[in-house]
Amino acid sequence: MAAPVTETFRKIAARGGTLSKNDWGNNDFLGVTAKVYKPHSVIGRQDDDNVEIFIVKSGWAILYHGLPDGERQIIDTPLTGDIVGFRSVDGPRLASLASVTELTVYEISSRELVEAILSEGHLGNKIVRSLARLNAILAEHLMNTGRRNAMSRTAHFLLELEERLSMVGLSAHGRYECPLTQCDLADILGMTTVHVNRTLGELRKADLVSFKGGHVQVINRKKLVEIAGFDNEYLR
Amino acid sequence: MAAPVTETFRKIAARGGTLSKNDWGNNDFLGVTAKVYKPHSVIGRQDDDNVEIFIVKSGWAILYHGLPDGERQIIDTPLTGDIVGFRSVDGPRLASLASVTELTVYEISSRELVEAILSEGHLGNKIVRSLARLNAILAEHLMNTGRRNAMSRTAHFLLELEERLSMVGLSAHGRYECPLTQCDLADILGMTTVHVNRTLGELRKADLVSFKGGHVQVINRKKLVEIAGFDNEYLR
DNA sequence: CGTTGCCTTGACCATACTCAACGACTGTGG
DNA sequence: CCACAGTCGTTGAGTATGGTCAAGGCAACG
Repeated sequence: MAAPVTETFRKIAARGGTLSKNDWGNNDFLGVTAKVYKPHSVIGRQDDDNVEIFIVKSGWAILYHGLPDGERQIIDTPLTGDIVGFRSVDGPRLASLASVTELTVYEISSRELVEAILSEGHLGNKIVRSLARLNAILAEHLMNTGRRNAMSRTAHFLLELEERLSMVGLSAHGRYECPLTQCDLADILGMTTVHVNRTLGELRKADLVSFKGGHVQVINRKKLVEIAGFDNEYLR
Repeated sequence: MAAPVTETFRKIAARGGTLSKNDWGNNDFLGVTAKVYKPHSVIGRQDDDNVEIFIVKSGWAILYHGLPDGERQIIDTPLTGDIVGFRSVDGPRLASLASVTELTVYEISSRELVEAILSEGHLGNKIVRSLARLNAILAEHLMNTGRRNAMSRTAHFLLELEERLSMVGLSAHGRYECPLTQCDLADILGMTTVHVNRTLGELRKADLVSFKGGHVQVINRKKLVEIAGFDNEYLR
């Protein structure tokens, strides 16, 4: 899931990966340490009952849901500072979480977190906001796949990434690194790999964005924003 | 947005539409009364700054986002007991809320609610769960529009409605009333009205579901679930 | 009765999918 | 150092799913 944890997260990071009781209320000490995963590891599997939530410290991840027929839809691409997996407070996880690059995450057992929320209004508010923000992102993706064509969709997603990355200092001047393959993009945008390829080609030829070798460069932002129908409001 | 408010909501309802301070914490009396809207009224408009949240008491509503080109994507269909609009805690609303039938809602100014959440952990937990549930629903709709064909999508949505309605006692034996037009369905499923029509026709001819005159009847559930790839887990 | 909103159907079309093959690059083992 | 496999990106030809445009039916309502 996707939302900046802002202050809380910064505190965690500053302390080198350990939560103190001050972050979570006055009753419990929750010793949470950062864990590092190799690229393409599965961190939490769909239908697992071992429910936890994750806060991404660094790296790229994908949250996806597999269909019986082997298809896969990527629900979200959690980035630095995003909270993942809150739905799994109870019951099985509904999606799998996997790393794309090397990934560093804080893992927190949900029970502890729920307790923390119950006893700490300030934190509860942060969680609410993070969930609400993910709602907004999901709603926007729904618009994307439901009501926009391949070009607009692709453009929109690349702009979203740029916006989200620049919020955490990983993008500047319309330029960022993106380790997603065209196959990943396809599963995010609800298209086929082949068509993603052609669409990226068109965007490149039209001098709008270039996505090559894991490197994204926005060239003509104004026109790109226009054909994408992009309004960054939903990310705030 | 969509999630049962369970206890809190039931309390509100039982008291005939007024919240007491006991529901929301110990500091404030928040006099909230139920408001009734005619069918096809706009209750909250996209981009408005007058931010409130709504709890549906009865009736059908749609939460939608309009695109500049006049297209519209319906994000959610809030039903009895669902919470709507939490994203708008700050900043403009991202979607419009409109009634489909006569609609009775509790309207709560966000500032008050936020305060309530801050001071009442129990309620915060409910809100978190409701948001998390909407996330799950949105994710499932994303799967729907991204990775399923017209038939599966339509079947899936009709099954979801049945499940959600039966949770609040508005559906039994695979049978329920649905006031949505085929045009509404199109905006939910990301299709055109024409194709929705044909798809419903096929589903009827195949003796799977019938949707006629605002009346839905699931005929062959087993087969329907199969072609929809429906798993109700995400609604719990 | 004419208007309005919704459903239905037909003919045609286009966007995006399928299938298939090949090229570029990387890492690995002989 | 080179052959090989594996992954990813690229391209072409043919197809299908769903969209567009257009017309008509039917019930509700003033």
